Amino acid sequence: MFDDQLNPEQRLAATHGEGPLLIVAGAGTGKTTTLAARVTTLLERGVRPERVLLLTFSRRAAREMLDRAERAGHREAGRIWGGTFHAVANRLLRVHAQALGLSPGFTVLDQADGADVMNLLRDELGYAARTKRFPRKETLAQIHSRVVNAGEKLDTVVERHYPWCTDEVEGIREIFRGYTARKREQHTLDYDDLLLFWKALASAPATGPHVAAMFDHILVDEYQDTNAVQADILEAMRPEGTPRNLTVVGDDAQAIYGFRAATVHNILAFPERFPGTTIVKLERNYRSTAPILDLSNAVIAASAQRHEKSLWTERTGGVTPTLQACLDEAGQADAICRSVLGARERGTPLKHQAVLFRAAHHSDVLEVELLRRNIPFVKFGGLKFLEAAHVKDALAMLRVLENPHDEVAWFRVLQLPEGMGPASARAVMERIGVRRDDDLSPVVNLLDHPIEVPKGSGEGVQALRSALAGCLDEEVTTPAAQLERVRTYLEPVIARKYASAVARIADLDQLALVARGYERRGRFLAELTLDPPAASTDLAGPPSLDEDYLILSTIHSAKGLEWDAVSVIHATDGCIPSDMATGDEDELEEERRLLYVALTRARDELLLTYPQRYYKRQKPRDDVHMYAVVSRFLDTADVRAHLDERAPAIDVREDDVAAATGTASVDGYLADLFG
DNA sequence: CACGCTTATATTTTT
DNA sequence: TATAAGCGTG
Repeated sequence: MFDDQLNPEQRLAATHGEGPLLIVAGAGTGKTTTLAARVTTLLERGVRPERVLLLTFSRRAAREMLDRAERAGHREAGRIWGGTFHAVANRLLRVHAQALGLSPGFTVLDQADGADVMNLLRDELGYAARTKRFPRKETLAQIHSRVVNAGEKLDTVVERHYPWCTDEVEGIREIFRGYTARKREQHTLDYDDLLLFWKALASAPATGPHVAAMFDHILVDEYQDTNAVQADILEAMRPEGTPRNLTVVGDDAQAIYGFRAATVHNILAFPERFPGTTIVKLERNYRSTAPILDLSNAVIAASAQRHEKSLWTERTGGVTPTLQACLDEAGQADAICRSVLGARERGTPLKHQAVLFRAAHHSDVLEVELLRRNIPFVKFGGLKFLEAAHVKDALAMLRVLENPHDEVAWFRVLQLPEGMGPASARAVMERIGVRRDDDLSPVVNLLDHPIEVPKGSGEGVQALRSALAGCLDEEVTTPAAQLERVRTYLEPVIARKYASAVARIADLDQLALVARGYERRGRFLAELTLDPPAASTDLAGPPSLDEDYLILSTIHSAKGLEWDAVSVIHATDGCIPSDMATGDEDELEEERRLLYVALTRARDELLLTYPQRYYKRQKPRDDVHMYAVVSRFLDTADVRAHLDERAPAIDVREDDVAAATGTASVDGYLADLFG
């Protein structure tokens, strides 16, 4: 089917028969096409779709590949098991929960929830009240995740990655022990548990062979960003002595998830771990023009220890990438706007252009400028929506109904009524038996029995009760209907507790919109946690076809994507590499690969910008500023040879003043009126 | 014990 | 830019 569209290496990979296969696929070498073609080939050979497992980094990626297979004439491709390791673990564990001693109705904690559980423990164990500073809950969650995913001892991890916490390691240990116990009591699993229990399921003599036999073929995308536990899972799913039909695709030059304990070792050592591996290298780049590829190659050339490969392209010609120095962030925003609008004039729609940056907040100034100029955009990365307090409030209401032993959810819910604080919430939790292991009784206890609450909070607690009771109504079964009920309850609560209530309540409506796609509450909650909306548009539904918008994205979220024109902003030392990541050589190398990933997203045009001066924005009108220098990864002769360097524009601010007071602002005002 | 106020503090990347 | 911790009041 795909044969005429594939080059010889791609065809080799797509049509490979049995046994382990490693595809080393450089940036832009048609990795997705090849993997989709391989899926298609398998189906054509009669492999049943429900016996194929396709593990990707995001659900978006899985969907894209399965769509391609469907378009190639395989409508049954939708029956393939596709998704992230975590999402697949969730599905498998629901089925096999009992064999592992888990409750099949377990709920999933995201990292923030896990941090909240640790915070409860930190309070209870008395670490919060001490005078000496103790790691914050977010730090605790990070340390925990690193320990689990890397499979390293707590002491080693703290010593190597969190040296400032070494004095507190005993306290951390105590909290971690309590954390594990608490998760079991509550019937909750965190992200790390999902992987660990999958590994346990696949390794246990009783269940392992059964689970491994579910699939004839396993395919894994972005293998360079998997961690030790994930590699163990794959080995357990393809045990020796069985046909080890396992395809992994990756590029060690694009490994950017070391902070999540991903290890390049997985891809480098794959052939040893799976003897008899066939290796296919994809080196022909179809994406970028030669000047862009030359620059990318020059940046990554300085990187040690990687699979030998050299990308080449037939797309000769094209424009040399530009390195634009700007006076300050405002100048940078201006340069980006001009560049974006210029490209659009030349025929590149906004949708085919992207602005990339290291950290989510790096686009703040640019976003304001884009709004001012009426340039529509969508931002990916930065997990804002689910982290907003009011969204958590609404979800916590559903969570206590789904899993009445979920302590963190109760703790949040019980502090919603006026007059209820942490201490009263704890008392009520004790009273209704959140930590007693009997089904549903905590909810029933709250609804049916009189509970002592502080003076003045009686009315609020009663409102909460009727909201929860309303959700148990036989008519109100879908998550959307329950959210509707929750919204009615939360409206006055949000108005009392938070500023900008209107916007926050609008968020709840968006949440309800997502919920409409789900019949069952448990599934809604789990999928929301495992595959959170990546951008605001994910919530608003697909934008209409004629709608055009610029893409803003963190480099991490841009993985695997491509655009005609790409701008990378804040290309300074301090941003790329991040100041936080210059500690050791490995971290620094990861930052270099991050820049490489950003550069290789571009097809035709590439613009790098950096502000020479930026203001430390501690206070709004602070005049304290610092001078920045260009990223060290760009500051070598080898790299500069591939860049067209531009000095800052003389002064953009006169222009800005004219724009703000002249036709632009009037026209913008009118455009706003016309909607 | 809750709540409102002030002040410190840290702010990478994401399943 | 928040959000978390610290402190005084009711």
